[in-house]
Amino acid sequence: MAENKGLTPRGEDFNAWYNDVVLEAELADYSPVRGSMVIRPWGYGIWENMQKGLDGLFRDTGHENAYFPLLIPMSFIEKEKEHVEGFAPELAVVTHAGGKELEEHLAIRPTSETIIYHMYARWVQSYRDLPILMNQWCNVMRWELRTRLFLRTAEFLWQEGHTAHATAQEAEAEALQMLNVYRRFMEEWVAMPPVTGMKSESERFAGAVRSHSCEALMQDNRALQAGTSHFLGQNFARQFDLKFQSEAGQEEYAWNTSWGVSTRLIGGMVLTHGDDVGIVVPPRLAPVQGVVVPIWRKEEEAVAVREKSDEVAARLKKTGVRVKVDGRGHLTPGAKFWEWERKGVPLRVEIGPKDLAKEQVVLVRRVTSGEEPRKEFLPEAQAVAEMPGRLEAFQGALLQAARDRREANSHRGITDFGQLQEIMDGPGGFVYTGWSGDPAVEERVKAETKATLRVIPDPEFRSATAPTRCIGGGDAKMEVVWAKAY
RNA sequence: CGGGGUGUGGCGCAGUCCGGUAGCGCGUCGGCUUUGGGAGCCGAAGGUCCCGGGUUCAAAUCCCGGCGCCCCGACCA
Repeated sequence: MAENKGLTPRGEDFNAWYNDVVLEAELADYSPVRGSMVIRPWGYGIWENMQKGLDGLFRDTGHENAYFPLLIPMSFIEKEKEHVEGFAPELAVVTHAGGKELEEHLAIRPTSETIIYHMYARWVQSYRDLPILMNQWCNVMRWELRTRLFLRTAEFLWQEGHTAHATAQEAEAEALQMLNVYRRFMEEWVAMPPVTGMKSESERFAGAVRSHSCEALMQDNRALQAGTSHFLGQNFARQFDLKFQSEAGQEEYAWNTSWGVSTRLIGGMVLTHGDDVGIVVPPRLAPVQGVVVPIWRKEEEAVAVREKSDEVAARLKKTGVRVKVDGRGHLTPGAKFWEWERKGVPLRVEIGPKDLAKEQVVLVRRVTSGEEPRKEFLPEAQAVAEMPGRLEAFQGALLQAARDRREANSHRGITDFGQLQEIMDGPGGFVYTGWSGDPAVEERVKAETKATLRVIPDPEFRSATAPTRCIGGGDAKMEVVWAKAY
C-alpha cells in the first residue's frame, strides 16, 4: 500500500499520529472551548453502535435506563469526604443564573453518585424495593488541565450504572458482573482485550471501597483504563440516608455499586487498531461495514454500474450488512478508496464495467491477517453471501491481533527493579511483578520509572507461578501489573 | 500551573531577520475533458495577516501588553 498523505506516521511521532488520524478520519474536531470537542457523525455513529451493544448487555443483566439532572447541589458533592476531595480540583460550578448569584452553587456533574443515591433514598423503604439496577447515558464534566481528543476531554459522554442492594455480597457480585460485561464488550465489539482486576488504594475511585478496572494495552505500549466498576460499600448510603427495613425488621443501609465506560473507548479503538493509513473500525462498531464504489469511464457505463452497485447494496442490506454506495461523481475511485480506508471501513466492494461483464465484484479488506489476500475477484453472488461471515472473521482477526500484541508486550516474572526500569525506559508494556502492598513501592516506581500500578490482575491473567518477591524488596503478597498510563 | 512551539483565504505553509502592491500548494465554485489507488486544463471566488496599543510617510514585518491553540512535564474516565 502506498504511503498516506497528511498523516504523521506512527513511527515518527505517535501522539501526532493520533491527533492527525482522529481529525482526518472525521471522528471529532476541536471546539472553541478548550478541552471540549465536537464528535462528528462518523465518530458519533461509532459511539451509537457502542451504546447499542452495551445497552443490550445492560438489559440482559436486568438494568433499566433513567436520566438524572446535569446540575448537582454543591452540598451533595461535599457530603462524602473522599468523594469531594477526589473531585474538587476538576469541578465546574455554576455560580450565577437568571442574572444573579445563586444562593447554593450548582456543580456540573463530574459523576452522579450523590444525586442518584439522594433519589434512591426517597424510593427505598423496604428490602422489597431492592435491588435498584439503573443506568444512565449522559455527559459529564471534569475540568482537566491537559486534554486529548476522546482520551481526556473536559466534557465527555459515558454511561454510569448505579445500583443499590440489600447485602454486601450481592453488591460485590454486581460490581464483578459489570466488570465482566465490560470485558466482554471490549473483546467482542471493540476487539480490544483488557486485563481485568482490582485497583490499588491509590488508584481507587474517590468514595469507593474497591475499584475494579479493565486495562487495555495500546500500540505505543501504554495502558488505557477503559472501564471501571466500583463496590461502594455503604459509604454513600450513609451520607445520603439510603436505608431500608430488612426482612428481619431491622433498619439497614443499602450497599451500592457504580460502573462506567465513556467515549474514551473510541480513543482506545483508534490506539488499538489504527495504522499509518488511518483508523480501523471493528465491523460490529462500524457505521458502514462495507462501502460499494462504482467505477465507470463513459456515461453509458455509469448507468449500468450504478444500477448494479445499488442492487448489490440492497442485497447486502438484506443479509444484515451496513452498506453504503459511494456514487459521488466528482471524485475518482482512488480518492474514495483512500477516504474510506482512512475512516476504517472494514470491507470495500468495487464494481466496474469489467466486473459487470464477468458477473463479479472486487472485494478488498481494510487489513489482512496471515495469508489473506487484500484484494479478491469473486462472483457477485458469492461475495454477497460471504460478506457477513467475512465481517465476523475480520472482527475475530482484529481481536486476535490485539491479544497477540498485548501478550508479546507483557513481561512476566520480573523481580528486579532495574529490569522494570529498563523495560519502562525502553519498549514499555505490561510488567508483571510481585508487590508487598506497600504504597511506598508504588511511589518509588512512579518516581523512577513513570509507570503506575495499573491493576492487581484477576486469577486468569496471573502468571503460572506466583511471584514471591516484591519489586521493591521483601516478600510479595500479590502479583501486580505496571505500565505507563494514558 | 511551569517549559517549548505556533498564530497569515476553509486546510497546510512562505513572507517577518533587513518595514514599501499579501503570495504558494491543496481544497472550494463554474466550464470542458475525465474516473480500475489521492484526475487534467481553463476561468473564478475567497484575507480585520490572533487582539489591543505604540514607533513610522508607510507595519504581516519593529517595540510593549494581552489572548488562543498545539506539544512536553506535575494531577486525572
